[in-house]
Amino acid sequence: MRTYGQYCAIARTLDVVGDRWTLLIVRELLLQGPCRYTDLRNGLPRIATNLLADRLRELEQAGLVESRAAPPPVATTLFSLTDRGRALQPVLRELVTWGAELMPSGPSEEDSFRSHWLGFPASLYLRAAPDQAPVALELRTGEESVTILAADGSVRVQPGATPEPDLVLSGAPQLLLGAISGLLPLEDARALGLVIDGDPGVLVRLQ
Amino acid sequence: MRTYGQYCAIARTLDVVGDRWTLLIVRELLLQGPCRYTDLRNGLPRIATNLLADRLRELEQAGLVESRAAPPPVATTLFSLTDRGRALQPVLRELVTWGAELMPSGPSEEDSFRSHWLGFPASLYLRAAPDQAPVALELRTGEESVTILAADGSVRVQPGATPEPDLVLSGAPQLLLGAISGLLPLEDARALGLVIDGDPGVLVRLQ
DNA sequence: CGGCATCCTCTTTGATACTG
DNA sequence: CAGTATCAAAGAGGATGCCG
Repeated sequence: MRTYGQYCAIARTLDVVGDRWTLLIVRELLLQGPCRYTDLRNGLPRIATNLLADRLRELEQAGLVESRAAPPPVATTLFSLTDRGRALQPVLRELVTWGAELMPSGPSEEDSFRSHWLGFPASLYLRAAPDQAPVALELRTGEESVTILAADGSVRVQPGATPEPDLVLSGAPQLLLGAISGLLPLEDARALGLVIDGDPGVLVRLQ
Repeated sequence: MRTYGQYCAIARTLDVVGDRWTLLIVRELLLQGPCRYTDLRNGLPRIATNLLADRLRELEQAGLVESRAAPPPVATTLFSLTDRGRALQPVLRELVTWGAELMPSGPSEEDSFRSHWLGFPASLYLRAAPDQAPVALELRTGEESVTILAADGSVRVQPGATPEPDLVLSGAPQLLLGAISGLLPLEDARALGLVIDGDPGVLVRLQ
């Protein structure tokens, strides 16, 4: 392991999670929950497969990730975060906050995108009132969906669609992002191509 | 610039600050304020000089750092953070928080240390009550000092000693860290070699 | 197909030396 | 002091192969 060799908490943290791709792997595990090698690869376009294997091994050794064989019907290895790994969530939250300013420019030609990546912005910008009825908000780009579940005070994220969403927003990534952040008024977003299916009030109440 | 090519705020942030050494350079500029190339090098033991030059150039291009020629008496280039660069402070705070668990083991044989690195833990663990008289706490390892200035509600950090400190703690890095975090009771720290000069109550009131 | 390991090339890093 | 130049070593990226 390459280390900065400094007795400093920042340096020691970066010794563990500062390598290329590492924090993005943690992002995937936070967003997707326990998942297969293939799910990780799908959430990390352009990662070299040997790097993913390397990083997973390092993360496991460092105690942030654990892998276990799933029971027979699935018969695959599942990777998941330990408590220590999940404790990185505040770090990722601040990275999202800082990076929010870089997002309005929209995806470039070569940028890849996965709907569930909207999970972090969603839990950053949306907030369920404690007394509020549970709502399911579905965000969709192309065929891919992510579901935002908001129930008394907490916001959870689930990859994939949901049976009975209260509101479905479909459209380009930057439209969805603008809509949930509130930076782009819903009417403007609709004019730009956002498709709103359900009660828009649901979104307003979460903001 | 190497990029992850993902339309995701985390990935875009890491595109900017995810390279090796980059966040540690930001740490130095946050702790030291505007400083010279040489000051940075001193705060970043083991960095290759070409890397420091490269990173500073990249940070400047990204708008996180600005360099300006200091007026004649100094006659040198001063590097400092822009507002955008300073906005990374919450990210570093969370990195410190997460890394705190890695610190009790103490510096290894090859670890380097600079007193001013204690500035982040100090502003994490210490807090000035709003109505409290201003206090100056000096932390010293070897010949190197850092001063923690606490005045109504805020905690500031200043490299170097201070003329009239209210309290001086001297000793090994992990003793200082244990003392300010409160994880190591002052009496135990003293037994382990911490030298306390001044009123220990000052520290207690900040915790 | 899922989960890697290997091989190869290219880029980045690190150590050291040198310069205006 | 504030870098640039050079070069070897390590890491990243891409293609492909292997095995249950």
